[in-house]
Amino acid sequence: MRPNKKDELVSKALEVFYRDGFHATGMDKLVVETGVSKTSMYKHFRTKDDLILAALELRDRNFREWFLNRVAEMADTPEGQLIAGFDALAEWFEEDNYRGCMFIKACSEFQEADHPIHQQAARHKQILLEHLTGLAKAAGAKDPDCLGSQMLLLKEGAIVSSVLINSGAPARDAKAAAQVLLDQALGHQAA
Amino acid sequence: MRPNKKDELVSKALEVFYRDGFHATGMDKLVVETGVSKTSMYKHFRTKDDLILAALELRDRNFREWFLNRVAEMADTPEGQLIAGFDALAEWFEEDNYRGCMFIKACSEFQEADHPIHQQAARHKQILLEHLTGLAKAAGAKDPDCLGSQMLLLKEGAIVSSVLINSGAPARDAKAAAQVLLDQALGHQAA
DNA sequence: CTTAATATGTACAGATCGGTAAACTTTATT
DNA sequence: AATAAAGTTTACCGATCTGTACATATTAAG
Repeated sequence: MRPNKKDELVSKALEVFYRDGFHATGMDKLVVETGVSKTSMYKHFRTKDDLILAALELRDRNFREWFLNRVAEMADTPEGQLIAGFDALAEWFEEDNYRGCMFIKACSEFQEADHPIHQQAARHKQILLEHLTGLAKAAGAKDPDCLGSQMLLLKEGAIVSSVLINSGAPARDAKAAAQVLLDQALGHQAA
Repeated sequence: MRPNKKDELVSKALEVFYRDGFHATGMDKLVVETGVSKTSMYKHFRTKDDLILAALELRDRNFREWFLNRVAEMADTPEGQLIAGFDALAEWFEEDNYRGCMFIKACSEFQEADHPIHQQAARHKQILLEHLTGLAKAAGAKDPDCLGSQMLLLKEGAIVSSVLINSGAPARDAKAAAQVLLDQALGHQAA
């Protein structure tokens, strides 16, 4: 079994957790959906929570890689990339299996701030925040920390809204808002 | 049993669902936490989902009443109220038992768009959106629908961020962003 | 071919899940 | 006091939950 069966398990489990939720997904369902026996699962991961953590790690890597690459394709200046992030969001929202942000959902289901799953989700958002703040600084914003935080606010608001109203429209409103905030932070005059 | 035992049940159940989540809260836990027998519960509500719906209805009423009153206390112009909403959020974030938005969490746990619980959560957000859009229109915004949607984006982003980083700070960044967007929508010059 | 690692199916334990049945107690009204 | 509504306790159902035991099959390397 050289072709990594463990990674395959995590990848499939990620799909199911994302689609159906964490508590709503039992290990028996995972046996069926992943094609991996329960015995093997518990040989790779001591508990269900450990498997969830592995799935979240994979999600973190996949999402960030996709997002950063997509943004880099669309723009090559810091200002441009800050705005392009919202176009990338819009594309994401239109995907068939789009179900919102896995990390927001993880925090919804594991609410204690000191829970490992909660903390891992928080780490993902922290990394995104640092990336956005870095772009804000590179763009020359007056208060990069504030602008970066605001960009993240808009993104998360757009994600939540897109799920609630079942539409990709919030990505556009968020992009327009981001443009105004960016112009203001760079000292440009509003139209 | 005149003093409405049913309302008491819903109110207590709301607390527990908000604190621990929906799937993570079993009916047996509710028996202990609410002091109401399981038989009585199932006399009032045919299923657990029905009880969840009742809890969400109560939450919807409570939250909107609190929010609207608090905002009205803080400001009496449409522009002022749009901004004051973020001060109200900040107060909410500082509450001891603050656990984020119950409706976002409901949608996280009941993801199918046609699920009654999902739809009820969506209705709550829709009402808030209409309220914000109304304020935007009354304030004389160029595009009230867009501005209202953006205010909601910022609010939801602030809620999610406040949970993830376990801090009330996002309310301030959201307020600052809202001020910039409002000024721009009203045709004011940025600083 | 042998060995050791890694997979598998099946069966199960003990707890908990949502939900029900039946007999009993409390309460408010007449 | 009699009655009916509403609440309670206790016990239970079948299903599902996380997690384990055990015996067997597949695989890769020496």
